[in-house]
Amino acid sequence: MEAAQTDDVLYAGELEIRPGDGLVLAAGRALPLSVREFGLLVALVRRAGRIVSRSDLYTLVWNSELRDGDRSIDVYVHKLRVKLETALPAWAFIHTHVGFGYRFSPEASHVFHNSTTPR
Amino acid sequence: MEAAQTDDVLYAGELEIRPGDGLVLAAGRALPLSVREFGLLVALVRRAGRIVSRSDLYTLVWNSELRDGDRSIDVYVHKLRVKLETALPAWAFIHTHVGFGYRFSPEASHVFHNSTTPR
DNA sequence: CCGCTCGTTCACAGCCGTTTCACCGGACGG
DNA sequence: CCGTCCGGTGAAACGGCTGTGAACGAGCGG
Repeated sequence: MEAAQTDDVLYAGELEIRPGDGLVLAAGRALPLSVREFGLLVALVRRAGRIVSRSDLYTLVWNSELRDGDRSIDVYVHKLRVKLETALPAWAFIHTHVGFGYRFSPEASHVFHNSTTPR
Repeated sequence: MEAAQTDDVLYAGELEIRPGDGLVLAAGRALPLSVREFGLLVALVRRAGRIVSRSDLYTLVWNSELRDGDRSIDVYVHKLRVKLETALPAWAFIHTHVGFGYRFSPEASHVFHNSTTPR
C-alpha cells in the first residue's frame, strides 16, 4: 500500500499534506477529504510532475486491479479537483493527459470574474 | 498514560486547561467535566491540529485497546461537544474526519440568526 | 435505603462516502 | 458528416459511519 510513512510532510504550492495524519492543509486551513480522495491525492503528489496511469492509480489507492469500465478514478479526480479548486481557486493541480493518465503539478489557473456567468 | 505533567497549562481559543489540576476554564469560568471527558479533551488538545484516530484516543484515555463495536468515544465526544458549545457557543472545537478520527482546533462556528435564513 | 453521578451499552436516525449509471461534449479517424 | 473513443459531470443506490437520546448498573454520599 501507500500510507506507510508517518512523519513525512508533502508540500505542493499552497498545499501541505501529512500522509500519516490523513490531513491536508490548503493555505493553512484543514481541507476535509474522504479516505479515497486523500489516498488519490497522496498517490499523485508522491509522483508529482509525472504522468500516472489510471491503472497504476487504482492499484495504489484501491489496492486492487482496475476492471475496465470502472470510472471510479475519473469520479474521484473530479471530486478532488472540486475541493482543491474551492480551497485554492488560483491553482490547477491535476492535469489530464488523454490516453495516458493524470499528472499532478501546481500551476497558476486562469481565473476570471463571472459577470455573465456561463451555465 | 497521559495526565503526567502537573504544571503545564494548555490554551485553545477561550479555553484554558490545567491537566495537573483537572481543571478547565471556559472564558474564565470553570467548566465541570467528568474524568473521561477531561482525559479526552486533554488528549485532543495535546494533539491540536492533527487528526487523532479513535483507536489512538482510546489507548490514550482509556489506556487499553479499542474493541470494535465500542462506541464510547463517540458518546464522549458528543458529551464534550455539548458542554463546550454550551460554554462557548461561538466556537467549534472538535471536528470529525469521517474514516480518520477527530481533530481539535478552535474555529469560529457558523452562528447566524434565523429570521429568514434558509440555505 | 435513597438519590445522584458517571461510565457503558443499546437502538435508532441521519448523514456521508463509495460505487455505479447515464448523459454530454470534444477529439479523432473514416 | 458520422461513428467511436475518451474523459467530465451530475445524480441515484447502497451501505457504513457517526450523532444522539435513553436505559442500565456500579459506586458514592447522605
